[in-house]
Amino acid sequence: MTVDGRPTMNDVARLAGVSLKSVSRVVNGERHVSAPLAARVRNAVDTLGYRPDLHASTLRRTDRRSATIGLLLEDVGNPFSAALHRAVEDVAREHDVHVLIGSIDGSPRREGELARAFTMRRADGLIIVPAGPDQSYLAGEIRADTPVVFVDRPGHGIPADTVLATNALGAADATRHLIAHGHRRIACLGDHVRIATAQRRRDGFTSALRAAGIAPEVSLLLPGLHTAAAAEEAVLALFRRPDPPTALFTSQNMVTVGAVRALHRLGLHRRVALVGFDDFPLADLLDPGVSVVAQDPATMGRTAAEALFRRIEGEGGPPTEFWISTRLIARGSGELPPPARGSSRVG
Amino acid sequence: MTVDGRPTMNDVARLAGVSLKSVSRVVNGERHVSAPLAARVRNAVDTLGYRPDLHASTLRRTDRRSATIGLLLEDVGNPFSAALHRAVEDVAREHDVHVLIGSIDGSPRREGELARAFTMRRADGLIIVPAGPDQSYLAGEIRADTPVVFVDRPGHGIPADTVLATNALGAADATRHLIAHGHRRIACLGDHVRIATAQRRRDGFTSALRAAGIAPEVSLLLPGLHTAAAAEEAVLALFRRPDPPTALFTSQNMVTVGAVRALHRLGLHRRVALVGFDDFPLADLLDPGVSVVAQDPATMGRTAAEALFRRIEGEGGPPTEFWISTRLIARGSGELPPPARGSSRVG
DNA sequence: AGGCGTCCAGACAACGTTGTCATGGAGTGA
DNA sequence: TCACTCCATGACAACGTTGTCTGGACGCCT
Repeated sequence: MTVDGRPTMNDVARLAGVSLKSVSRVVNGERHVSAPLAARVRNAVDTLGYRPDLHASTLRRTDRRSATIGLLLEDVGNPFSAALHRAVEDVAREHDVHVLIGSIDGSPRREGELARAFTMRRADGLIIVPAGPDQSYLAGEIRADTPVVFVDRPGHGIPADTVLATNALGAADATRHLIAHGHRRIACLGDHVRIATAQRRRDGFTSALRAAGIAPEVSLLLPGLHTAAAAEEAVLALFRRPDPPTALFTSQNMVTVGAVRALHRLGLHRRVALVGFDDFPLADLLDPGVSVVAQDPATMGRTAAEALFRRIEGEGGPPTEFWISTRLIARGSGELPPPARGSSRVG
Repeated sequence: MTVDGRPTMNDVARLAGVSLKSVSRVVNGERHVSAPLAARVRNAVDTLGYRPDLHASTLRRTDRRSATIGLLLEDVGNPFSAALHRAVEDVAREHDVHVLIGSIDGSPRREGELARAFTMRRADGLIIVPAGPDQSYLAGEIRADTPVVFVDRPGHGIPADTVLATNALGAADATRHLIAHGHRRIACLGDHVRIATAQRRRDGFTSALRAAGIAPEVSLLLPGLHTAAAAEEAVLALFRRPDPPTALFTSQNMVTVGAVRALHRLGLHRRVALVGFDDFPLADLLDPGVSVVAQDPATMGRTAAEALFRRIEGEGGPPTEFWISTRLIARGSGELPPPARGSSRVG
């Protein structure tokens, strides 16, 4: 009958004229409750609009499960993160678990704050796209039996399951594809190399060049591009040079979009070949269609979440690495030939 | 010294040789603590790796705040939801609050389950993109002082702040734009009309037609399209008819993409005019650029979150409606003229 | 009838934390 | 010196729930 605040189990018990514990039994569907008592309790629950307090329950229960996990993404607004998020949510739903989310935005400090905040909320586990160089701050969580899974990038300083795309292989595929179409001067535009994925993709690029007997030119390696705008600017500058490349490999989503935009502005979109790392919506509708090495964020998210739940359910054993393969999708931009120069291909 | 589980305040107190309450005081930065005692406590906190349990704290504190809000979106994977999410997160961060998220996927049942789950986790407030026809199941939360804000679509059955785009006005703008470019046979492709936004946009469309003296033709109103694939199929069928329209108004993101894809397949993308509701990435890079009535999901999310936090902080007063205006962006597809027929426009 | 097991229900403590109150000592002013 | 205030610290209860224990009623077997 109190007006303020939420009704508690005690209120329900009082209204139903039973003990606190009996309400608990009914609410949790325990056995050994008579039908009439259960009915009285359910009635009281309905009339009061009682909602159990999951936190109080978690505090008291021996399993200590909060039925909540934490997901630390790069930026919930970008399509890769959103696809990961969606896959994790789907797996979580199968386990009746809900998800706390935050964007790291490339800041190690923010990463730590989010991990701490979710830990204080007693998340049953964490899935992290690590930004910082060191995740040893999580050692306490591991010790306290809160499992951690890294996804998209490797974590450092603690042992944990990790889900990675085959970044180097995928980048090498893209590069070989361009080489197979006759290109020898290929630029590699990528994110900051302190980001592990960017580094691995660049490694794949240069090793594919070397394998084809082409020496990578430093002036064609353009790192440090994080936004579409920066990439667009970099491509415009690239083609102001005296000896520009005939093909581009863009090692990240936003960079690909910026490069496409620049090529359109320059009117070179049908003359300069392009393969991007990571697929994006509408890539097939552009002119020409943008060839990409597609990652599979949905599989990555699902794999990470499934690994996390196995750990939560007590699976032991050493940390596992899961490699999710990439797939080259030819749509036109990657199959453009280099402009015919003095030399011919005739044997 | 216990190995299993997390260290508690009691463990810290024992190690520091002080009382439980003193640890609480230090951890919460209360005054009236001597420097040496504080130092001893902080030392013990660090060596044990102690993390406060926010749930136990919330349970005991008089303010009862969990520093967590719930966000119920249509689908965290789609760009509109992701942009909303991002804006809400940014505002939440300013308040040191974290966010529980879930996708409703158009299911009223799922909406209720998520609301219940977040309520059981004692979220301080909920932001909801409602899917179901009735939200009166939230009455108990309102009574328990948990504020609710609806965004993108109106809620029903309870009084709550609501953030809406000017759907009818925006749709009318798009329609007038097509009429101004000479079109009289315009098709309207939209989502299920039981979705409030779809209904409002269709109303805007038909009222703009009538205002221009054009009677809306039922055969050109194509509702019930929820995915890009369905929209693509519908457009292909539309142009198999004997007397197809000269322009399309697509009232939703995915529908626009499906329509663009169909027009490309038919080779009609430079001959049939198109204005879409809601902007999407790369719309400017397509051929022709896709003219749209852009919503502003970031402003919608921010407005909703700010309203929610004002309510959480105790602001009273009747529910407010916030209208976020749309903006027509001409990029080419909406400015295509109808094909010249027998009739001429010469006065 | 006696003994035993099963079913139902409640009393009580405990989870990890904070609000309230009590206590003792130091400082202040007359 | 005494009364008073202020500060530092601790003891204890309470938040809403569940695990454990106890006890009574009932049925069944010998």
